[in-house]
Amino acid sequence: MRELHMPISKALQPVLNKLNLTGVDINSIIGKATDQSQGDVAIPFHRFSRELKKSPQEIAEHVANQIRPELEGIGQVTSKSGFVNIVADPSWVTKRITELSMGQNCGISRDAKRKVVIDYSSPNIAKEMHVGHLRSTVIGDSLVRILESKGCSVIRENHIGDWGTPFGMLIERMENLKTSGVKPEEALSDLGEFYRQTREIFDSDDDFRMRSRNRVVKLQAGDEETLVIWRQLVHISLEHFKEVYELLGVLLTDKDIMGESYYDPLLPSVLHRLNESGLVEINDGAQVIYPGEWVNREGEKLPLIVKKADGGYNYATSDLACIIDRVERLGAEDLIYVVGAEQKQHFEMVFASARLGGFIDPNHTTRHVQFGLVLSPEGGKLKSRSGGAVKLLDLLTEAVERAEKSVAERNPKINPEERSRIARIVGVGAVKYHDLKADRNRDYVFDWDKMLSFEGDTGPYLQYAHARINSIINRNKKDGITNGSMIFNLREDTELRLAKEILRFPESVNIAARDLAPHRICQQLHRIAQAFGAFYEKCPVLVEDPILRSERVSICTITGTVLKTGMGLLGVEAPERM
RNA sequence: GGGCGUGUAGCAUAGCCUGGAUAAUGCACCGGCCUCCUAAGCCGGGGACCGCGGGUUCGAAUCCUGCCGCGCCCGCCA
Repeated sequence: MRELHMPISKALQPVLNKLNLTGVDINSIIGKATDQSQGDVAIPFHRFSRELKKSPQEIAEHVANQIRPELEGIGQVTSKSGFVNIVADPSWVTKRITELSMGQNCGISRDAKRKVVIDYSSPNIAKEMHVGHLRSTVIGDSLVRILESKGCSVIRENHIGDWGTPFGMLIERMENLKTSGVKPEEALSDLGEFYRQTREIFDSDDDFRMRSRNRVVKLQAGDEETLVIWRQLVHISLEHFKEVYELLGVLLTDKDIMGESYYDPLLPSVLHRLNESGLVEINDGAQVIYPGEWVNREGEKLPLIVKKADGGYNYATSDLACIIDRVERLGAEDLIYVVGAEQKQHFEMVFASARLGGFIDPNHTTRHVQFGLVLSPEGGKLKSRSGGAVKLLDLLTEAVERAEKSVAERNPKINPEERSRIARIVGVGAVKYHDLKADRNRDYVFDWDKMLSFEGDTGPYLQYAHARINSIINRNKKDGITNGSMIFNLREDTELRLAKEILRFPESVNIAARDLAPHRICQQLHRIAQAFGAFYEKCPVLVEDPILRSERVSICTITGTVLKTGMGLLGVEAPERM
């Protein structure tokens, strides 16, 4: 409840001035009470004890007495063990919750006006999407929604791997299969298998390997026959990605795809510009730049290779071209990369290089949004090539199946058609919420039971709270009671607690946007849902008294709206019933 | 060797940026609550040398420093 700080600091300022405590940043001493039973806001005075030659208790008591009249109608002021504690006044909370419910955006201020590019998901052509892609896709998608809600203009970019040396062998293999009568769609029906087999042949067959290398040259040279196969490969893979994205319910579409092939023609100009800045040096035949103090194992300065000794470009150059494109063509101010932690150093070097080369200036920000690994229950990282990796499509399908069983058990009245629709929302929501609810830096163990457990701090818990709210509202509609008025009167403790948690929602979005940390929103939504649970038990809505009833419908309505909005920021849908 | 991340009840986590009171939440465990709006729920309870050692401070999970464990990265793959 950040809004509570404003009147407090206004009341506090003259008191501090009188005490000659002019140098203190008033907002930094006002904090959340660690002990919630003491108050909503606490201000500690121990640090001034020596300067004022008084005990913290005395100071706190004095200050409390001074500001109490000023905060009449806003909060109850008390002092205890050197703290001034302030409990928000129910009337003040009522006023704020009314304002929040009248507004458009659940209290989220649209005050961030940056133009942001978010690079996320980034699967590879001719490879199946697996759990490894889950995190980038889910986290990135949530960040898009969060920053948009804050007023940013966000451009999604899906930097797919559709270019480079592996395509020689993939195209060659396609060609082989075609001559033996296999249709492309058939050959690529199992992308993971196709890649594995091709790799195997490449490693064992000298002749194939040679032809593959030849094929890369043809591809680079724009050989039409080769490009036709390449396009088939791309097209079929994109269909697969689309299927996953649709099931997952993310914002990414074909329009957001920016493959590496797009940047390929731009690479010479990147090198040219780096050369003009005098940054490029020759090292073992390769053209490199030294963007910073990174060192290798031998303690030698670590270069960023922008052109290989064999004359080819590699990913560093491509990433630089990408930055130039985003800044100069798209006009991006903030560049966000949702890419695994293992590429941290690479991106730091690329960002530093971009600054040295003058591609970005101090107005631009670059952020590598890293995230931890998805581990297998047996330990170790889940891998894609060696087999045994969980395909993303399979994972999501199983999540949906399990959700369907749960829905059928809990609510047999729902017809099969609606049930399967709900199952998708619940199953996918469970997976997404589980991925987002913890600090993204941490690894997590991929565990069906944990992901799909519908108890505790989970997506389904939030969805369930929302569905119950919806159920109450529908009942009232049947009784002819609508909730257009939105009148609040917080009589019970549980109502007050719920209202306070709702008021804290906008701040959680601010923090999430600032730190690019969706889990801060998860936490607050869970608190709101918990508070609703308590309210639900204590405060029946379907009561005789029409005034009380419409007041409680108002609380339900705003709670439902905030939950749905918040889940929306996570990319988690909220079914009407479940 | 260097860099990045991480270490908090049996398990999984939040809090660390910006230092405050009895360290918060979920799972598991124990005890209650469905003639009443969905029990996927609610109420209560037990359970923590906040990795270890120093330092700064009236006060440290939080800041500084040194160790230790785990994970990832460290030049022609992305």
